[in-house]
Amino acid sequence: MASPTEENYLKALFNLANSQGEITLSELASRLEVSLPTANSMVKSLQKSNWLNYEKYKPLTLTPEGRRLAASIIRKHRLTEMFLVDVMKFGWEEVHEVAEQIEHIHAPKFFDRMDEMLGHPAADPHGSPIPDIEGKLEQQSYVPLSSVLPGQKVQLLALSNSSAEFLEFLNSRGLSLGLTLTVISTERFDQSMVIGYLEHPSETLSGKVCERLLVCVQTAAAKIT
Amino acid sequence: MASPTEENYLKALFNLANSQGEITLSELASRLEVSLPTANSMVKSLQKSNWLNYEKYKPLTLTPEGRRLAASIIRKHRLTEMFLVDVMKFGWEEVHEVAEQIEHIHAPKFFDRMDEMLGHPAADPHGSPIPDIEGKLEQQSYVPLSSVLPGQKVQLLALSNSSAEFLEFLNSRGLSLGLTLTVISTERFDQSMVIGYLEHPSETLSGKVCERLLVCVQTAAAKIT
DNA sequence: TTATAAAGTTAGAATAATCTAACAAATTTG
DNA sequence: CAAATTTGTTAGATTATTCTAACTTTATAA
Ligand SMILES: [Mn+2]
Ligand SMILES: [Mn+2]
Ligand SMILES: [Mn+2]
Ligand SMILES: [Mn+2]
Repeated sequence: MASPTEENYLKALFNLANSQGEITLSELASRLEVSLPTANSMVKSLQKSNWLNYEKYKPLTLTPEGRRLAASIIRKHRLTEMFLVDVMKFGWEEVHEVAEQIEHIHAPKFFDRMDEMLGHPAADPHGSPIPDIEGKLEQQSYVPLSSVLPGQKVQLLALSNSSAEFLEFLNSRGLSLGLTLTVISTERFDQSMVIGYLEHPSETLSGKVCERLLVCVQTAAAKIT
Repeated sequence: MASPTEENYLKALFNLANSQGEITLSELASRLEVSLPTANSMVKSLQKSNWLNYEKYKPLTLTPEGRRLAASIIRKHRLTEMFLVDVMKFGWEEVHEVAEQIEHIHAPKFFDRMDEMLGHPAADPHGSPIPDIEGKLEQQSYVPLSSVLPGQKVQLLALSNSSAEFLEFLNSRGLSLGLTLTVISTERFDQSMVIGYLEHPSETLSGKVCERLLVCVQTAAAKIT
């Protein structure tokens, strides 16, 4: 039985593996905001539980059991966020912190019921995929809006950053997942883009923002409903 | 900031104070299923946080802050149980264990939203009163069914024991809160009673069961709807 | 290829929550 | 009341999670 602390380490390891590939101790430590010795000793104890492969000075890798456990925590996190937004009517910018706690609740039926009530959603409110019960995570093939050429129509489907500040910024511009965006023009100087959608015929978005908006170019993509 | 462990101690102290009056260390220890030295050392640490008055060999009393904090945890527990039953459609016999965990979530808005969605319920699914945000707990004036005389009509409003086994027994007899029960007869020998309600014109309930069913004699009592 | 820097490890300590064994105080009982 | 029992306390140990300080290994760079 993993403690909440161990579960947070496993989640961090899983996410780092999925983005960086190689996991170093210092990445893990800085991700979790703990000292290197703290991460080092936890890494040894995760190894003892057979969730992690560890050899002195070598990169870290999760075992299959570690990966499965991590995915199950991430599943609980994302189902919770979806439940908070869809059922309890929270804003997408206020659910992460609560989910960070609720993901550690041990009650499979509780999360299965959320899943049912939500109709087995494929993604959380920020577009991140929800692992299935087996722990398998659908690989998304979205591209950042910043890579889209003028004239193209795309669908906004996910975010590569979901900080509350960024989400509040998107709220202020009426941007939400599922929207169809038309790229009107791109500014070579600062990578800003002019985008049209709904009642916003020409909204200027900075390069920073466009990098974080993940879109699908094919118009017939799976719709968020 | 209280840890989940501390919160469980405070809850136990609050509940013991409300039923026994005087709280002894051994009651606390046995309620929480920890050893006496464990309870003793936690009691000292709760005192250090100003939640408990403690003097060697004297009975334990919560401070006003301790009482307030305990009530807020109990509020979260009972709101959660109500939410699980009313919104998520769990049976009243399967919610306690989950609530025991969720009560430790720090997210006032999460529980406020539950409260709203439920329409500010006064009691949990087992009829126990939900403390208000101030930490005040409505005193109930129910009597056990075992004290009701034959011929009387009463309304079943709460339970003095809510173990899953007892709740499953009640399910098996079609008994639920809000029902109007008619006491048909009482058996002096073993305190069993014959009760009528709904499609059950004469159901025999043991003395043990009747002691645990809390009822209101006045017919015009607040209804559970 | 040595010197510096970065990354990782070990040692030692602190706090929280728990235990058993031993002892002390308070209460009950004959 | 004195003996026996129950209740409460202390001492000392264990495990989990964290830290700082000191040291070692690996990587980078002149
Ligand atoms: Mn999140
Ligand atoms: Mn977490
Ligand atoms: Mn309960
Ligand atoms: Mn609890």
